[in-house]
Amino acid sequence: MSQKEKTTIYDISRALNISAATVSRALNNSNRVSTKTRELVLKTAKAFNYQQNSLAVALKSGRTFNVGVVVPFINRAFFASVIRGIEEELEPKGYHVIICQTHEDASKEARQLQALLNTHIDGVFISVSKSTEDLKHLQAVLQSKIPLIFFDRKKDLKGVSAVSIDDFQGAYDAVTHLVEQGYTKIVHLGSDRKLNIYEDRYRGYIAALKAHGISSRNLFTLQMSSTIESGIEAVNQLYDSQTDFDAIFCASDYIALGCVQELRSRGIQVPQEIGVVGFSNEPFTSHLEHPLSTVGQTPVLMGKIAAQVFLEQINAGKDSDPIEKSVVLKPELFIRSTSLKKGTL
Amino acid sequence: MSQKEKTTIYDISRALNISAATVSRALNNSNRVSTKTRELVLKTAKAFNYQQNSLAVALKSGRTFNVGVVVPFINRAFFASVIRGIEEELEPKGYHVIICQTHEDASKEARQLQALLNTHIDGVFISVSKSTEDLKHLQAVLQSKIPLIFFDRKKDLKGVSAVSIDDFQGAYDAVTHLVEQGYTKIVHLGSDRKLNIYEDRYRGYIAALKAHGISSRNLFTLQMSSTIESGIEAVNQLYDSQTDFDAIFCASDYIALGCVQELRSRGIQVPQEIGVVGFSNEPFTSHLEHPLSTVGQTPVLMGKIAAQVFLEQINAGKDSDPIEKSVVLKPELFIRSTSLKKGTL
DNA sequence: TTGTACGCGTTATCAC
DNA sequence: GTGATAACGCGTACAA
Repeated sequence: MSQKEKTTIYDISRALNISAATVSRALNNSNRVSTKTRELVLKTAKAFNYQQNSLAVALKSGRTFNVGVVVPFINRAFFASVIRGIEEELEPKGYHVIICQTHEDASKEARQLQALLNTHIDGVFISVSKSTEDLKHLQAVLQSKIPLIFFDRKKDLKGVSAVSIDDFQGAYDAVTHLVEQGYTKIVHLGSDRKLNIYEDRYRGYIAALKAHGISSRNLFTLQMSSTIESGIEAVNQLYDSQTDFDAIFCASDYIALGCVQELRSRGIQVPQEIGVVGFSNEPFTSHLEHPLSTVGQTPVLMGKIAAQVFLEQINAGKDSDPIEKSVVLKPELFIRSTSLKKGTL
Repeated sequence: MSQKEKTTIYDISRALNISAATVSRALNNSNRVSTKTRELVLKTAKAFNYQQNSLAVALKSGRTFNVGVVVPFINRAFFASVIRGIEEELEPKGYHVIICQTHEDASKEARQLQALLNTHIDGVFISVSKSTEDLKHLQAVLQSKIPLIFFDRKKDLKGVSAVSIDDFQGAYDAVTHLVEQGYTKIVHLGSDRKLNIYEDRYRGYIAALKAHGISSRNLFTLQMSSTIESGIEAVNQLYDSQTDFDAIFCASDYIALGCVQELRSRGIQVPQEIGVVGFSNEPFTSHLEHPLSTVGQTPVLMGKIAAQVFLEQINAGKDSDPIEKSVVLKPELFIRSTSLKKGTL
């Protein structure tokens, strides 16, 4: 009744007095089997509660139906949501998602990738760590003919597809929104521009100011880490240096939150005196008493698209030329209360 | 130079004119190999950049060094953090974490578990879905002699270890804190008590009131889903029914946030008139303008402990009697501004 | 249409 | 100490 031992195709073949090969064929819908035997096999397979041993299939075929996802941290809303998107898209196709986190450590990233390669995953999704500069470990994936897909944070690498949001546009839209609200002296608080996403946001900021005829004299930027503390410090710095500003566009929600906190504690009205916009649409931004305006990155969608790109590459065949596809998602501007100079709350 | 094809022990054996068996022994530190050959093997293995094929090992040994983690949703701070804890503890031991989400759907949970079983994972960590009542799929894991470990949300199942926090104590501490702050008419807004965690929080609430001599006349509870909307609705209901209360202990941070929002929009002072405490220490709670008091569940630690319990079971041997270990973690009460009647802010 | 034989890469058992 | 051989479970040329 309760079969502890897994039944194999041999069990079925013995019970039916046919060869294991025939059983395999019947199970795999080969047309080289008579309908009669196929039905017989299928029936006894069900009766025996047969489950294909995916390990053996993997060893034989080279496909494991596992994919790896490498992110800096798994318990960050953005990354967790991307993973969710990937999982939801791939799970119905029989894939499993193996997760790895790098803690923003390039050497750990390299080790994780090596380990993944060794377990014969069918594909790798990665958002590179901040410290990643050497690209050897990524090239190793390519050499193994394994589809590699960047999401959000990417590097320049030939033959690698990438899914990201238009960070330039996101920044552009955010700054344009601030201008439309009547802010004219807009500061940008960004982060490490070695990462494409922060560079693009910076450029979007510059372009928007230019497009709206704001003199470059009123252009002011700082680079910092994405933390509340940095935001607080930045505001202090702005006042210490007597910078003349009436709005802050931040490349991170955490920086933005720090700004709002420090501005309020200085008795400054947000958004009446100073407007603030963040980036990422972290969950907390909408729960604040004065919800934070921010740029959303549609992370679940990003994961789903990345998964679709992966499936395309798989379907194109292992040995076909690598498809280099670049999908750029539209950011969503969430206009909430910290940037409404004109608006009625 | 760049070997596209993976090198196998046969490549090494041929190069050295020895048998593959000897190579295997040398690689596995068997003492039945001469030191000379071992060194030779090790050297050429390195030269060939040999990587053990884990698939073959898995097929042979039955161990995959993969574990499955099944959660309702991956992009919830609590679950993502538990997974992070598991990953951090198991990754150094060579394990990979495969994630699955159930969307709180019992049938999906069953399918996920079946799929995991079929990929021959070495263990399963699960926080059951709200809708799970039938336990067949969990028993199937046990029958396969695969370690099964509950975390946070658990079911009564013999031979299954569980790691959870002391929800009773967490609730007890929270309510005690409210009492100490001078609140006396404390309402409890809970959630589905079919889930052990909500039942325990409910009991902790009751016990604390009793312990502090609060008449059961002043005991009032409601059951709802864990959403902001439910919290808002609950407050409305409390006023509509003219319930006399001065504090709310919520089994969820989202409910608590809804309460605070609705109370404030009614012009009621929190915490001066009504105190509020939530549960889970969701990230947003500390970012609020008036940070929410709440009970923390040490999720990363929970994951780490769960991983350790798993390792113990693995080390105890596959066929040893299942260890049924129950680890109960201490909750952390985060006293913030929504419950400080006495306190100066 | 079906059966035979082999290989995927490794480890374990038995000889020598 | 080392080598041949079988086995893990499956898919698939090749032969019949």
